[in-house]
Amino acid sequence: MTRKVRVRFAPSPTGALHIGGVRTALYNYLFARQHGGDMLLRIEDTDSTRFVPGAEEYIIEALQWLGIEIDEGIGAWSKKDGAKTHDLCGQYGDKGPYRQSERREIYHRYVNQLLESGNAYYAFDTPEELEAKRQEVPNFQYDAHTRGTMCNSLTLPQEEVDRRIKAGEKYVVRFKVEPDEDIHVNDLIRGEVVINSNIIDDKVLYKSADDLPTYHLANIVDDHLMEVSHVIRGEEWLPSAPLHVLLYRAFGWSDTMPEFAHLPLLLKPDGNGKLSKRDGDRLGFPVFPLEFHNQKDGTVSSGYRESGYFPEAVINFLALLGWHASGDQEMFSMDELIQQFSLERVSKSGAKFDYEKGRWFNHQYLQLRSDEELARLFMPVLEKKLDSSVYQNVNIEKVAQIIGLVKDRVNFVPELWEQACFFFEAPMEYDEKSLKKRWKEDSPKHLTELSELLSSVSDEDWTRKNLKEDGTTEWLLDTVVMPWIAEKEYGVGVVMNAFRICLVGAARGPHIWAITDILGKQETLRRIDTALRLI
RNA sequence: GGUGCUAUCGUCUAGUGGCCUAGGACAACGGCCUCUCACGCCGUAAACCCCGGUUCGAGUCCGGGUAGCACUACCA
Repeated sequence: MTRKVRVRFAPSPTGALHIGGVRTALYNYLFARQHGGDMLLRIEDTDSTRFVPGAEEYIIEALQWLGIEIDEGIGAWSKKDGAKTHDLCGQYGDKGPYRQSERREIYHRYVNQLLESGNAYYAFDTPEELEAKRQEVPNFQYDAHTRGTMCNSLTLPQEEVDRRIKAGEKYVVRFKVEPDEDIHVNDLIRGEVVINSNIIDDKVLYKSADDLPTYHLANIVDDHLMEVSHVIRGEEWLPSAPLHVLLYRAFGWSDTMPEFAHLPLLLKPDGNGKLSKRDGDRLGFPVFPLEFHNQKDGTVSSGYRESGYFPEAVINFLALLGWHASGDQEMFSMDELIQQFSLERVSKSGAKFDYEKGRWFNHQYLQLRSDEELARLFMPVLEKKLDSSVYQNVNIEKVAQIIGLVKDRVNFVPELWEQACFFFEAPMEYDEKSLKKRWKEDSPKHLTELSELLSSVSDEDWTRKNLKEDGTTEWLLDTVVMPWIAEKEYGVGVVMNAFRICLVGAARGPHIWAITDILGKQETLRRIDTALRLI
C-alpha cells in the first residue's frame, strides 16, 4: 500500500525556533516536496506554562523567510481560496484545528478510549509525593512493578476513584505499559531499534490540572487523525519511539502507523553537547533564523536574517549539516535539494555546528546577487552610517558600481561598509600601520608632483579607458602616470601606495584608478591636498 | 546508575569487501597574481577510536572494549 506522503513539523511555541528545529523543518519539507506530498505545521502547545507570546508568529515568519512553504495547518492561510485574512497564524486544512490547545475535546475522546480498553488508568499521586518517592527510592520508575504501591485507579476502590474525580481532585491519566516485551521500531535512518518495555515508565498521557494531554498522547492522536505518513524528527525522540509504537497499538492503529526517521543532533562547535543559545552568545553567531525579542524574559536573541545572511545560504548550509549527496557538489538550490534529498543519505552521527562554513556559503550566494540588488540591500546600511545630507545625494547606480568593485571581498551585505566607506566620505584619519609601512620621506614630494600632473588631465580623460591590442582595457590615467614615474625613476609601489593612503586612509581597497574614477578629479585632488596637510 | 544511538582529516563529509599509497569542501599554512588589502587560482599539511574475529583481502562485515551524545518530568 502506498499512501500519500504527509509530513508535519510540530514545534512548541516556547521561544524562538532553534536552528536545529529549522533543519528538521527543512528535511520534512524537502521530503514532502520530493514525493509530491503535504507539509503540515502543527503547534504543540500542550504545556500551558511554557507558552511564550509571539513564538508562533516567529515560527511562521522564519519559515516564510527561508522559503519553507506550509501546505496545511498553522500558517497555511494563504492556501485558502481568496484568503481575506492576513493573519500570520491562521490555519487551513480539513483536519484541524492544528493547534493542540484547540483540540481538547478530541483528546478527551481518545483518553477515554484508552481508559475503557484498560490501556490507561487514573493516578492521583501529587507531584510532591512523586518527588518524595524519587528521593526515597533511587531510580524510581512508575511502572508495572511499582504502580501497585501508588495511588491510582488500579489500587483504589472504584467508588473512591469516582469520589475523587467528582470532588475535583487533580489527577493524571497514565498509560499502562506491560512489562517484558521487546518493542521493535523501524527507523528509516538507523534501521531496526529494539527496546524492552521494562525500561518504559507508565507515561502521563493527560493532566486534569490544565485539561491538556502530554506530548505523547497528542502527538499520536494528531498524527493519526491528520494522516501523517512519515514522522521526521530529532534524535532526542528516539528513546520514546517505542512508547509511541505501543500507543498506536493500544489504539488499534498499527496498520497505519507512520514511518519514523530520527535525525542526528546539531552539536556545539567546540566541546560536546547539543547546540544551545548560550553557545551562540559565547562564540558570536546566531542560533536562530530571525532576531527574537522574548516578551516573557525580556531577552533578545540575534538572528541569521539580521546578521546579513541570505535565506538560500542558510538553507544550503543547514541541508549539508547531516545530509550529503553522493557527489562533491556543495552548492544546492532549494529545487536541487528537493530533487536530490534522501533520508538514506542522512548521517547517523551528530554534526558539530561549523559556523565558518556558514559564512563561506553566504559569501558564495552574495557573489551570485547582482550589483543592483546588493545596492538596494545596502541602502539601509548607508542611511544609518551617513549624515542625512550626504545620504540624500547618494545615487543608487553609483552604489551598485561601487559594490561591483568590492563585493568579492565580503561575506555579508553590512560588511560592504567597511570595504566601501571611503567612496562616500573622505578619510578622517589615516591607518597607523599603513602609514608606517607605505608613507615614505619622499611621499609629500611625490604627491605634490602627482597632484600637478593629474590637474592637467581633462575631466573627459579622467574616466577614460583604452582598449589595448590584446583585448584588455587600461585606464588612461595609467598611461599618464606610469611614464611619469618611470621618467622620474620613482618606485611604482612607493608612489601608488602613498596615493592610495590619501584616498582610502589605508593601504587597502580596489584598483586605484577604479577609485579615482568614482571619486572624480576634484575629490581626488582634494584628498591629496588634505593628506598633505594632515600627515 | 539504567536504556538507546553514534564513532573517517580541527570541522562538515565521500566511502555499502578489492577502484583507498582514503576523495571533496570549510578552516589552517605556502606560492602565484599585484600599487595595497582582499578575491581568485595553484599547492602543502591533516583522519579510518582500540582489541579481537570472519575473509585470499576490512575504513567497509561480526563481537568485545572505550569514548561521545541523547533519553530517563504532570517539557516538548
